[in-house]
Amino acid sequence: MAAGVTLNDVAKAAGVSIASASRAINGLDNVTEEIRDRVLAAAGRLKYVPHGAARALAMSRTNTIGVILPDIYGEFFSEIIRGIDVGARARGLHILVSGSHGDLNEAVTAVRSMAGRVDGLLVMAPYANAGDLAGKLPVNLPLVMMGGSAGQADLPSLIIDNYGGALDAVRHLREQGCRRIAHISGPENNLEAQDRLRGYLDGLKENGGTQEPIVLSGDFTDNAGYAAVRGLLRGTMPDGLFAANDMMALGASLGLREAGLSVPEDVAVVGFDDIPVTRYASPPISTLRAGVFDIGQRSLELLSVLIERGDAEGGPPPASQTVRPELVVRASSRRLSPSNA
Amino acid sequence: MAAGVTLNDVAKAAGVSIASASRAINGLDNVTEEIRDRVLAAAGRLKYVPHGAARALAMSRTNTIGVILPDIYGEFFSEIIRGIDVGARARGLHILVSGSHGDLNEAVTAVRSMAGRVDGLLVMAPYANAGDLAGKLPVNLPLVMMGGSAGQADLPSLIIDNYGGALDAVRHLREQGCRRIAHISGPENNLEAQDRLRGYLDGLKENGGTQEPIVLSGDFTDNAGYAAVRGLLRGTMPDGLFAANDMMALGASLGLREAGLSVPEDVAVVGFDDIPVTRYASPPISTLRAGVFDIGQRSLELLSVLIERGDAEGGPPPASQTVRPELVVRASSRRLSPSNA
DNA sequence: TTGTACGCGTTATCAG
DNA sequence: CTGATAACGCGTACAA
Repeated sequence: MAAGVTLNDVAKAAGVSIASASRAINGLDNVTEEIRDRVLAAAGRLKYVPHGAARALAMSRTNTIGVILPDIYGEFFSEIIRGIDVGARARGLHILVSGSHGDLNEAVTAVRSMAGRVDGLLVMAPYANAGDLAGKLPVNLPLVMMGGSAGQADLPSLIIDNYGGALDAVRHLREQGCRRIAHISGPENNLEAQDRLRGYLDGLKENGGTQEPIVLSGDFTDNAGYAAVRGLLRGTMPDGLFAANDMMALGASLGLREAGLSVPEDVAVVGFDDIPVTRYASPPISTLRAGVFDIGQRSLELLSVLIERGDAEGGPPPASQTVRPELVVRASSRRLSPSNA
Repeated sequence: MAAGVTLNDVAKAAGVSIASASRAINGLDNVTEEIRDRVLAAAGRLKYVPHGAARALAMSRTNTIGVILPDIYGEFFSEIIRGIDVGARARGLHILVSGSHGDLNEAVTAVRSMAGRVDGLLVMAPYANAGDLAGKLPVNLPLVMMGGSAGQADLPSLIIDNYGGALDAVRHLREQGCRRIAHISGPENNLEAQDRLRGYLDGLKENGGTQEPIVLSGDFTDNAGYAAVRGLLRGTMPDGLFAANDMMALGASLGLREAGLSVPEDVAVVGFDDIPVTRYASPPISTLRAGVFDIGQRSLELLSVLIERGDAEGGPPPASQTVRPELVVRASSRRLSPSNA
């Protein structure tokens, strides 16, 4: 398959050895002008394109980094990829992406299929049993975990302070006068979602708070947020809502409006992640900016350092970094008048 | 770099030949149970992971397809990737993506860097000089163009009828009573944008229409849409607006509302592409559903057929398919009362 | 400067 | 069923 015409063909066509052809093509300086021209001409004529796999095998270098995410599309992951992309471009690296679709086994499969085809790995695997992954990793392959829950495995990672962010969300809602704050949670086996839930629960207890927790289970999709709100309609409505991510906040906000309730007057809403859409929603959604873009970019930087110093998993300190999400207050939770709870 | 432990190490550790080790690992049936077990045990113990590049080189098969898009993030491309992803998953294929950032040269670079590392290519390159690309392609590498303008190169492709879609947009606006319809165009050198512009212009002339065209130049970003509307505020406002894509329609809608104009009563707005956000905007944006997801999925199917039959660019009919976008009417252009132009 | 020959890690062919 | 061994396409010491 691949490119039928090889370096050998070019060399032959140019009447030189394969070694000279290689040198000419790679722009080394120890080649006569004449030969270089002949080779380049032949290459152009034959439409020669170097065979990536062969080159990688010979050089133990692919100039490609592998990225494994739960999904490779959607607002959230798209932003991460963007962060990775700009970093990679600057370093002349290519990207091999793969989605694990929420399944650890698929993540493992993806990792294995990337061995020998990438110089390093960026993986996001917020699964409860993500620790197992470390054991099945190819040795000697630089790797950075993205957004892993604090200190799970001792791999270099970029940690998001989900717990702290959730705490901030609850505090903010209280400051806006909310007395009954509900939470729409993420998937049960998702570590980040778990931390956000913990933050919500602890936030309620702060300053002697006594509100009974109201947890509606969701799965990070807009539909889940919508459904959660619909379910709420039969009972007493909360006056504050903290969703574990923006998509659910969006769906919830839509559901509230359809039910004739106003946001934020009747119910103040806060999401998590700060994906781009939040700006366009009406009202625009308050959220916690985890700096999705930055996470991607910084992970890549971390990884390329590891690659450059020929490091693998061993090495000195895991060099993890923690990111504390920043509260972004928008119309969905900004109340001009005191609460009417 | 890569995975330090090779098949050779495993074979040695298991006390068998490298050939048997290979067979055992690949699950061929001509191996004794005992040997298989020994090999698998050794492999597990040593954390052996096959070297992708080497395997690719030996088998001329990568089980990976390359995808080249103008960008690899954002609502629009994200949807395409999703379409590709589901198709790829079903076939056990991996995805190597690369962004050309609107530059043909980068696209060429990306293509070359993928040779020998993928079994086929899916490329979207809506540039005026995209024809040049065909000349610089590696021979013998199956390729499908996505969304190319009708019949540019004679490569197998999935063509979107941008012209027809634009025509529908204008017709629709007229039916809603619009008499002065403006157009926010896409990047000048973008073929798809050009076709949409043509559709707009011709649409105005249909049925003896005499309206003078009002074209505001944009670049497919929300900011451009916003800016275009701001610029319009000094003069006579149109009562209909057809943006070359949804992001610009979104920005424009935002700008109109900020200026105190109502959508669709004062100005009816129609976008193009039907990206997911359009549903969450207020009002939800009318648009032309190009079936972005489908394009991705169908391209992949087309490509995998080409790959399977060992085809390259030659072969029988280019097997191109054309997709006619479907008008999706939402609140942004639905007028209950006649126009007040 | 140029050419020869070996190695990268796997698969596949062909004797045994 | 098993084990040498020749590809795969390319980079690169090494020798000329």
